[in-house]
Amino acid sequence: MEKRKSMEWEQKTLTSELTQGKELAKQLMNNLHPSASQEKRDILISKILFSYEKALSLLKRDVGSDGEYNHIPNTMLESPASFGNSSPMSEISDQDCKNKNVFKKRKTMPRWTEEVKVYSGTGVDASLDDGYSWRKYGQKDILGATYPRGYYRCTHRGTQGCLATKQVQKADADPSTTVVTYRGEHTCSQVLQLARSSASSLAKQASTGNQNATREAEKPKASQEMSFSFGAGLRVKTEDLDTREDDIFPSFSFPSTPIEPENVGDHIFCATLMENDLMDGYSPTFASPAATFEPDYLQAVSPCQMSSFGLGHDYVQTSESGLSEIISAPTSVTNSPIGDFGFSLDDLDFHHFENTESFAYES
DNA sequence: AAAATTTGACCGGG
DNA sequence: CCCGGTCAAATTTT
Repeated sequence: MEKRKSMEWEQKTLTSELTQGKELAKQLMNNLHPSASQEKRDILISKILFSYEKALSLLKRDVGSDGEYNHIPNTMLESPASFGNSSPMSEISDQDCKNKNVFKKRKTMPRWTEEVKVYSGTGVDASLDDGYSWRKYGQKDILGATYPRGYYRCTHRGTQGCLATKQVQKADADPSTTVVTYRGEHTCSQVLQLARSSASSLAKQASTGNQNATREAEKPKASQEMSFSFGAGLRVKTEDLDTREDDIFPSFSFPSTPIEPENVGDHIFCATLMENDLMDGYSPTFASPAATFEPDYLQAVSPCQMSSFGLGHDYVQTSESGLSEIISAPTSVTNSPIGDFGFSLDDLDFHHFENTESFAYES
C-alpha cells in the first residue's frame, strides 16, 4: 500500500540526513582555525552526531518487517517494568494489524509517543531539560511504581494550542534514571529556552548579572538556546500509535534537494535540519523532544530559527547493561518559511482536531 | 502581579 | 470500582 511511499520517503530523509552530516563535517573542517570558537565546533560536532544518529535510526526502522514501524531493539532496559509491559502502547503494537479500527477512536489516542530514558547525572543537576518549556499539571502515584509520575504539557497550550505532552517518572529500579514519555507533537513555535536547571549555578549567575556567561546564550535574536544537557538518553522505544494510512505523509513537495549544501552558510545551519525534522514530525524519529513541527498555525516566526545543541557531554550510562546508544540530544528546529507548500493542510488540520480531543477545558 | 507547581477532586475506560 | 490522566483551586515561586 502506501508502505512504499513511506519507504521512499524515509530514503529521502535518510539521504538528506547523510548529506547534511557530510556538509556539517565539511564545515567543521573549515572551522579549524584556532580562531574559531570551540563551542562552534562543538555544536557542529553535535549536529554531525545527530545526523548520524538519525540516519541510523531510520535504517533500523526500515529493517523491521512487521507492521508500520519498528524500532530499536533497545528494549532491554527493563527497569520501570511496569511501564513497558503493561503500557497500552505495547499491547497495541502487538495486535496492531488486526484492529486498526481501534485506532480509529482518535479519541484519546495521542499521535505518537516516545519513551526516552534519561540518565541524570547523580545529584546536582539532574536536569531533564529537553529544551521545551513544560508546565506540570499533575502528578500521580502509579500502582507498581515506587516513584510518582509527573504530567507535563507544553506551556504554550492555550496560547498556541500546542498539544505536546510528556510524562516523567523515575525508574524505580534505578533512581538515577528517569523515564520520559513524550506524546503528541509540538505545534507551537517553540522558542527554546536555556535550561535553568542544568547549569543552574551558571545560569543563575548569568541571569543575575554575569552576562559573560551569556555570551553565546543570546546571539540569535530568536534566541534559541538549547542547552541540551541531556544525559545519556537511552532511547527505549518509540511508538507510533497512529496507523491511519491517509494521514501522515502528506504530499510534501519539497525541493528534491532539500539542502543545498552551498547555501548553508558558515553559521547558518538552520535551514538544513528543518525539512527533515519537519518531515519526521510524523514519524517519531528518535531522541524525542526534538524534532517536530508543523508549518501551520500561527507561527509566522522567523524564517530561520535554529537551535544549537548544548553539546553537552554524552555520558554513556553504563550502569546496567552497557547498552545504550549515546544520543546527544538533538534538537529541534523549527518551521520554515514554507508555510504553505505541498502540505495538504487538510491533513494537518485533521490531525490537529484529532488531537484536540480533550481540549475542552479552559473553563 | 504573573507564572508555575502542588495536590486532591473529578472523569472516563476497562 | 480501580486506575491512569486531567482539572482546578490553593499555594509557592519568580
